[in-house]
Amino acid sequence: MGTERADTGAGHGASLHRSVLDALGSEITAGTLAPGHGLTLDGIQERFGVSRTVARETMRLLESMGLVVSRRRVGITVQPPGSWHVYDPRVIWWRLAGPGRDTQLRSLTELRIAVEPLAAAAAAREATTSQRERLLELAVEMRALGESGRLEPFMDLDVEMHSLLLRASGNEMFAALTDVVAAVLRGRTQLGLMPHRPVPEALDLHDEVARAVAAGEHEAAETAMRRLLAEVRDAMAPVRPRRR
Amino acid sequence: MGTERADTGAGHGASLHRSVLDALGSEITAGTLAPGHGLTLDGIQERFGVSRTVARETMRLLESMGLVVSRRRVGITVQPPGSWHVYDPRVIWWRLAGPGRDTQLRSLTELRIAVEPLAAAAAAREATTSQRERLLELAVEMRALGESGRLEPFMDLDVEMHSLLLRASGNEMFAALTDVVAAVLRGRTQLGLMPHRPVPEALDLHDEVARAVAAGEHEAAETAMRRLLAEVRDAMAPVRPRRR
DNA sequence: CCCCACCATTGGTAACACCTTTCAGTGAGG
DNA sequence: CCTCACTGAAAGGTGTTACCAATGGTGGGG
Repeated sequence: MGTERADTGAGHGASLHRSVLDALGSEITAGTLAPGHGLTLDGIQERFGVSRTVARETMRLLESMGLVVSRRRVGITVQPPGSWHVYDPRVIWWRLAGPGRDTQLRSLTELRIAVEPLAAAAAAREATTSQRERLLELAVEMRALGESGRLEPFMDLDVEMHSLLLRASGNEMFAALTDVVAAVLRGRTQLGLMPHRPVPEALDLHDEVARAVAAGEHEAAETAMRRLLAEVRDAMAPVRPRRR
Repeated sequence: MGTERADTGAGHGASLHRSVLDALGSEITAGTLAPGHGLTLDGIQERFGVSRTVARETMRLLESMGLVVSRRRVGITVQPPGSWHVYDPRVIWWRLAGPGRDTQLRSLTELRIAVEPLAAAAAAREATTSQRERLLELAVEMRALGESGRLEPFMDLDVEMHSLLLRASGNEMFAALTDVVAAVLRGRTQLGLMPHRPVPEALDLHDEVARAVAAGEHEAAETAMRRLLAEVRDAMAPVRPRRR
C-alpha cells in the first residue's frame, strides 16, 4: 500500500538509499514518525541493515526536503509539516499515497484553480502552432473516449492536455507543475473521486479551452479553464468530512 | 590544485558539503556548467579538496534537485533546465543570484499573480482574529514608512504582509510559497526594480487588501490583490523582456 | 547557581571490494 | 576491404568498514 516504488526522479533502479528514503519519507509524511521524534544513524543502520554511508545519504536527502534536521550530539529530529518542502515531487507522492490524501488533493486542486487559468491564458499567447494543433486533436479524442465511457485512456488524455497547456504557457514555474497536476488527476481516479464519469459539461469545457487557446483568445481560454476547474472542485466537494 | 571554498553567503552553518553544493548548484543554474557536461566524484574531490563522502552527498543533493543525474560508469551529468526542481528554495536562490535573474523574477511574479489573489480570498475566510488584526496594523505601518520613503523597512513589512496572507489562507501549498514571495520582493528591491518611493496607489491597494481580508470580504480581497499585483507587474515591465 | 568535564552522536576522512556499463579490440563472414 | 557481433578490460559510481574530529547536552562538583 504505501511504498509502491515512487519513481519520481529520472528513473533508475532501486538503489539502496532510495528504498530507505522511501520508507522513512512515507512514515514521516504519514505521521507515523511524529514531529519531534528522534532518530539516529545507528538506528537507521540497524533497522534497514545498511551501512553508515547509506544511512547518512538518506538522512541528507530527508533533511534537504525539510522532513528532518540533523544536529550533532542530539541526532536526527523529525520536523513538523510546516517545514516540509511540499512542492518536492517525492513529498507529494508520499502524501498522496498515505493518509490525508484527500486533504492533499484538496489543496493541490486549489493550487490548480489558481494556476491553470493563467497558464491557459499564457498558452493562448505563447503556444506554437503544433501545440495548438495537438490541443484540438486532444479535445476531439477526449470527446470520443469520454462519450464511450472509457475512463482510463480518457484520464491519460486529460493529463496530456493539462500538461501541454502548462508547458505551452512559457512560464517555467507553471511548467514545473505538470507532475503535480498529473499526480492529482491520477490520484483522483484512484481515490474513486473521479467526479466526471465524463459528464458532457466537462467535455464541452475541455473543448472550449482547447479551441480558445488554439485561436489565441486568451481571455476566453482563461475563463473556460476557470469554469472547468470550478466544475472539478464542486464535483470533489462531497468527500469533505475532515476539518482541522 | 585549486582547492576552493565557496561560501555564497547563504547564511546557514557552513558545513563542508553545503559549500560545495552551493558552488556547484550556482554554476549549474547559472549555465557555467552547461547541460550535458560531465562530472566525476574524483573531479569534485580534487577540485574542492574534500573526501569522497562529501562529494557523494553533494552529488546526491544535486541529483535530488534534478540538476544532475548520476549513472554508473558514465559519471555525473548536468541536466537541462527543464528537469530542475524550480520550486526548491535553493534553486530559486541560486537563480536569483545568477544571470537570468530578471527572467526568474518575471516568471515568479506571474506565479504570484496566479496564487496570491486566491490566497487573499481564502485568508478572508480562514484567518484568525489576531491575524486579521496584525494585517490592519501592517497596513498602517506600511503607509507611514512608505510615505516617508524608507524603502528597506517598508520591504520588510511588505514581506510580512504577503507571508501572513499566504499562511492565513489555510492552504499548505500556498503557505509554502512564502519563501518564494519573500525572495521575489527582496530580489526586486535589490535589482532596483522598485520605485524609490512606493507609489500611493500601491499603498492604497495594500490598505484595501488588508481591510477586505480583515472584514472577511473575500471577493473584495481577491480583486484588490489582483489589482495590486497588476500594478507590480506593470511597474516591472520596463526591464527588457528577454526571450530565449 | 554557575562552570566544567564527559561522552553520545553527527561530521569528515581513508581505503577497499563490487557491480554495471561502456567501449575498444578482435575475429569471422561477406 | 568493410561490417558486425562478441568479448574483455577499464572506468566510475555503489556500498562497506574503520577511525578520528568536532560539538553540544547532561550531570556532577564547586
